[in-house]
Amino acid sequence: MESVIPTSKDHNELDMASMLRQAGLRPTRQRILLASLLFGAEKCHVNAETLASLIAQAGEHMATATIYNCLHQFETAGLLQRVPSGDDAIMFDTNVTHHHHFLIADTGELIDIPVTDFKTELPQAPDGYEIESVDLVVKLRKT
Amino acid sequence: MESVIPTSKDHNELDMASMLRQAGLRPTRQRILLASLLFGAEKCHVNAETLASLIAQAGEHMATATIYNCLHQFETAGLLQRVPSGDDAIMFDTNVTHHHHFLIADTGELIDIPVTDFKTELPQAPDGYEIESVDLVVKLRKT
DNA sequence: AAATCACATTAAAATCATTCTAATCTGCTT
DNA sequence: AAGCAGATTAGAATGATTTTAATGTGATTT
Repeated sequence: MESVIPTSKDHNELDMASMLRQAGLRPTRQRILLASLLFGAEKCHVNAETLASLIAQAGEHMATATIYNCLHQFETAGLLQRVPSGDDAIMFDTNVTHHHHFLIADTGELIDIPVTDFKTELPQAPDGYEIESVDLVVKLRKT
Repeated sequence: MESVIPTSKDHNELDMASMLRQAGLRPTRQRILLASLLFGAEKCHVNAETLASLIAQAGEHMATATIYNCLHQFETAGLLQRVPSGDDAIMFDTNVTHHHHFLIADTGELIDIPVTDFKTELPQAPDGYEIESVDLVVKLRKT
């Protein structure tokens, strides 16, 4: 006999499904899994490879193309933000508030900097243009 | 009979050769050509592909690997700076002074911003680290 | 609950920038 | 002119991402 009491896993999946629906994305099995990995814990900076190994760890499987598709869809939906990385792989950030990054030079690791930690007086956009986003990366090396 | 009066081309090559020598790089034919293309005019933002077509336009030829090698050597020597680009190709800047960039969202075009155009109050580096560089990219879209 | 349709997922091949390899060449010093 | 370290080369290899074309699956309609 099957229980009708939702498990915490079920609960999480429902959360993710409604989050996806709200974002205008059909809550497929794959997108729910990715959403759980991304938004369940407080993972911050991921790329396709990171996710692939999280999926493998979870004993699941997903086509590479699907991982890329979903990352881009999540970005378009505003659930993820692309971060400027010195790395060759595209990095995404689950923190979609306005903030900046420390980049550890030798490891490629990223650390969020709240915008409140410093002030920036922006230059004026040239005629005919408006500012879409501002990215500041402070590269660090070990002392 | 051959003239001993240096042509402007010869002159330019001598300039480039001594610039390279000063930077600790052997002034080979290829590096001199690249240096002329990069530092002769006021080209600012280039990548390997840009250079390949400039070379082709000049009726010359150079192995792809050489272009990449030279770009990296020029960077290490401080003749070029890498710029953070939203693009997938590595971009270099012949302006090696401290400055930032406008990035035109749809074309990928970069425009220099002098550091004097705004003030930034930097966050403190975490313990054990020091700031190596600061890159600010202001992404623009057409109004 | 079966049919349907648009949209998702898939494995595999393709692409693109970049790097590697191993052979050949070339500035520079002797 | 010889020799050597370092540079260049074509082509193969790499690695991240995208494309392709076929199959699968949510959601809606019947």
